[in-house]
Amino acid sequence: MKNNVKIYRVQVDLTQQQLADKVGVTRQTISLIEKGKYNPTLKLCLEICYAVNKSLDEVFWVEKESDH
Amino acid sequence: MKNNVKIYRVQVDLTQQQLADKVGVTRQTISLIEKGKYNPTLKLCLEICYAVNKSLDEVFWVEKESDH
DNA sequence: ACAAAAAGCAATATATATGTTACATTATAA
DNA sequence: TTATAATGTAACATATATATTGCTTTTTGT
Repeated sequence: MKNNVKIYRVQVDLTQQQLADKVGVTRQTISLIEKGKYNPTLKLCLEICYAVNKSLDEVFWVEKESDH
Repeated sequence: MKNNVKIYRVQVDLTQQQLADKVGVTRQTISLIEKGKYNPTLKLCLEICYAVNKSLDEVFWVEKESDH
């Protein structure tokens, strides 16, 4: 579950803890999402988008993997 | 949790059951998402987008509600 | 109006996103 | 180097997304 959370979080100069506070989750949750180890809920995705001023597509879109 | 799943599902001429099969969940899950009673995971949102040929922003974006 | 398909919905069960706590590792600044 | 902040990560607990089953209601076509 690749995404651009870290890139945009750094762009707006927030630590994981600060972003977590802004969106109402724990730092661990942000860490795991950035590491691609979580499959976040839509609501949390949207909160993160609002916090970094980006769209869902910019932060979370991934192309469909071609079914090999 | 408003979204445009139903609109785009109908556009590509799929029933809830057919969409559910395509994305690998049950019909009930699709129904509840369309009704706005579920907060789906990102992976499922993406699967739905692939199935209806739309982007995350088109199907699931909602503006931040101004904190009144 | 009738039959069939599609969709709504409720109760219970399961899987997993997220929280909590705690500690380890890495980066940053003095 | 040393102290501190930032980040990684693990174990266990909790909340909730999703499954399962079954039945009801609505929609659609004839």
